[in-house]
Amino acid sequence: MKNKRLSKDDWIAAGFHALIDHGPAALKAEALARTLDTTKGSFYWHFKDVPAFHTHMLTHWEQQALNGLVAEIETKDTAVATLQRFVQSSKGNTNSAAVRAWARTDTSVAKAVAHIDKARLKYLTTLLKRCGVGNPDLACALYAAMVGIETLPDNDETLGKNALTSLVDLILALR
Amino acid sequence: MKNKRLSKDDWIAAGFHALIDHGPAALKAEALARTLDTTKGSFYWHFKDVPAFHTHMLTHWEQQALNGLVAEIETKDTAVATLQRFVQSSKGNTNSAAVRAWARTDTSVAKAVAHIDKARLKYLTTLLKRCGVGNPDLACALYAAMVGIETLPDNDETLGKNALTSLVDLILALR
DNA sequence: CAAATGCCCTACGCCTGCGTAGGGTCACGG
DNA sequence: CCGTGACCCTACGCAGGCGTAGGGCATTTG
Repeated sequence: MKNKRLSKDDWIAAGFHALIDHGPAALKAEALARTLDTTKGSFYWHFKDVPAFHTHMLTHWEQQALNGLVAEIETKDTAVATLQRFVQSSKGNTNSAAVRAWARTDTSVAKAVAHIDKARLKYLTTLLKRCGVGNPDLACALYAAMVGIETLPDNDETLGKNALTSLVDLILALR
Repeated sequence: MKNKRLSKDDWIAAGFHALIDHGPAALKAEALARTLDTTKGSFYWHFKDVPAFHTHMLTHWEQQALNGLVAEIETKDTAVATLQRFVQSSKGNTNSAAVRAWARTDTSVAKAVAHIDKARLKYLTTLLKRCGVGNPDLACALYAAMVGIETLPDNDETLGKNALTSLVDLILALR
C-alpha cells in the first residue's frame, strides 16, 4: 500500500470507503491520508481544499449513477424482465445509503440525490406503464420500498430480496 | 430564551433539533450551548460527557418510539383502519430519518434502530395477517416503503402520502 | 437570616483538523 | 547527466471541540 504514487481517483475511492464505513464525518484530509499511508500534502496537491474534494466525490457518484441508468434503459429485453432486474439492482448499491445519509448534512449532496432520484423514479414509472401499470403512485411506492430496503440495516439480505420480488409480483398481478 | 435554568430534557430537545437540521456532527457540547444561549458548563453539569449525552438522546428516542407502538397496538379499531393509520403515522416522524442517518456512524444507535425496526415490522406483519394478508414478505416490503418515504427528500409530501395509500389498497385488493 | 445545594460561568491545557510555505524526491526528456 | 515538473513530506499558525478546576449567583432549606 505504501510508496506508491496516488491519483485523484485513489483519494475518491478512499473517500467512499470512509463514507460507507464511518459516515460523512470521516471525509477529512488527514484521516484519509492515514488510511492511504501518506500525508495530507498529497491531498492538497490533488484537491484545492476539502469542499472541492467533496464535489469531486459527488460528481463521481452522480456520473456513475446516471451511467448505470442509461445502461439500464438501453437493454433490449421484455419490460417485465427489465423491471425485475431494475428492482434488484439496488442491492449492490451499498454506497447509495451512505450518500443518502451524507445528503442530510450537505445541501449540494441532497440536490444531487434528489436529481437522480427523480430520474430513476421517472424511469421506473414509464417502465411500469409499459408493463401495464398506469398508476404513478405505485411507482413511487415501489421506489420508496427500494430505498427503504437499502437503508434498512441488514436484517437478512434474502428477506429484503424476497420482499421486493413479492411486491413486484403483486403489482403485476392486478392489471 | 436566555436567563432560564435548563433541564436535561432541554438539552436533549436541542440535540434532536441539531440532529435533524445539521446531522450527527452537530451533536457537540459547545455548539449546542450556543443555540441554547448558555455555556458548556451547563452541559457538563447535566451530562458526564458527550457519549453519555448521546445515550440519553438515544434512550429518549427509543422510549418514545416504543410508547408510540404500544399506544398503536392498544387501539380498539378495525384492523384495516388501524393499518391505514399506522402506515400514515410515519409522516410526522421527521426525526426518524435523522436518527437512521445517525445510526450509520454510531453502533449503539444502529442497534437501537434495528431493535424498534424489528418490533414495528413484527407488529405490521400481524396487522396485515389480521387483514387477511398472510405473506410476511409483503409486510417487509410495505415497511420498507414507509422507511423509504421518510428518508426520501420531500419531493411533494402529498405524493408520498398517496403512494402509501395506493400501496395499501393494492395489498388489500388481492385477498 | 444563614447555610447548603443546584446550576451556571470563566479560563485553562490538550487534541485534532484546516490550509499554506517551503523544501525534498523521483521519473522522465533532452 | 542535468534539469524540469509531478508528487509528496514537514512544520507552522489558526480555529474549534473536549473535559476540568474553581469560583459565582440563586434558590431552597433550616
